[in-house]
Amino acid sequence: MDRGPLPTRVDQVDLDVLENTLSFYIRVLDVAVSRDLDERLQGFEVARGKWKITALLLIDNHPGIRPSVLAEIAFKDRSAMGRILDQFEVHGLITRRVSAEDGRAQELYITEKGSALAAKVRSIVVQQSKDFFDRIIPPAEQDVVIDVLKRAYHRLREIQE
Amino acid sequence: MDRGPLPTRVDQVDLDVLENTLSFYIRVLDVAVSRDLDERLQGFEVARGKWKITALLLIDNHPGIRPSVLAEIAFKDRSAMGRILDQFEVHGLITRRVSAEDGRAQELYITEKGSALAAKVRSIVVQQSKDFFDRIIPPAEQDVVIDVLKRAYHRLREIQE
DNA sequence: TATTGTTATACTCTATAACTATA
DNA sequence: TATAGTTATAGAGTATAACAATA
Repeated sequence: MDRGPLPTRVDQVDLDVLENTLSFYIRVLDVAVSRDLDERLQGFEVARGKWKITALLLIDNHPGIRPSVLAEIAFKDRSAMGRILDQFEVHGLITRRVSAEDGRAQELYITEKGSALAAKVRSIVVQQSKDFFDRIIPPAEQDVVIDVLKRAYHRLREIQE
Repeated sequence: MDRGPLPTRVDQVDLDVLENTLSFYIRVLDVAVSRDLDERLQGFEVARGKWKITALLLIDNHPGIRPSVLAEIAFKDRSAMGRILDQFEVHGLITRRVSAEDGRAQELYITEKGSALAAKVRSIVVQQSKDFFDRIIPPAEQDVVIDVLKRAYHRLREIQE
């Protein structure tokens, strides 16, 4: 079967069935946007890794939130989230208290340092997403995609509960 | 500042600025869809890791394709792609030949075993994406998202060349 | 001097299971 | 017996730099 010249350049390559497979685009765009975000967060305690940002912002915004709730939101198990929280504690970003209502559970609270970091991270994350996607998706279409994916995420949360 | 009862349940939590940040949805959906896909590919040589599938299908579909082209498509560096190709070779899925035109470059070819695997993987990947997203995004909206993200991906490729 | 691919390394994430303390 | 969180570990991906061979 002749397929033409050897594919030595990217523009000679088609993506096979991946061309119309949504999971491919989610996965490849995740790599690109996550790498770009990590670059912008270099030097901050939340750089690298997907869930530190989410954990920090939610602890800042929801004093007393539990580790298990964070884990569920991030589709992670408790042990992985626990390690992130260990790091946060070491860096003085949060404190952990045993819940008065349930001796097994913890309540997470942001520190002053953590709150200051959350404020910075909040603006960086929003700006990064905007800057990154503005280069490759027209704003009106971004709104459409966010709308669809937002509902997809919440639907997925319902299914997996 | 009173924010109501302690957030002990997921539905009491809002996502802060992430609620309207596209990168968050790309990142969280990537985790979920990738995990689901890995489960379906258990036992196959391409399970785990994001780029084995892409590499295998493209080598199958583009005989003679170069490692550096694969790396570029996947936004990965050559060393990471090289290690995936090492695995493929060990498993007898591909062969590598030095290019006749350029002694530095390699040409990659699928083996019979690799081609058989590619055929299986092709159908699994397509079906998995469909099954996964059909549960959380109406088909018509999936088409819209694919259309937008496809252009975003190709635009990103252009920018990064 | 630049490019293709390899090797080495250090870091991180992932998945799993076993464990404790409490309910 | 189930749940919240911890600890330990093995496997894999990621990022970076240095390297050899070729252009």
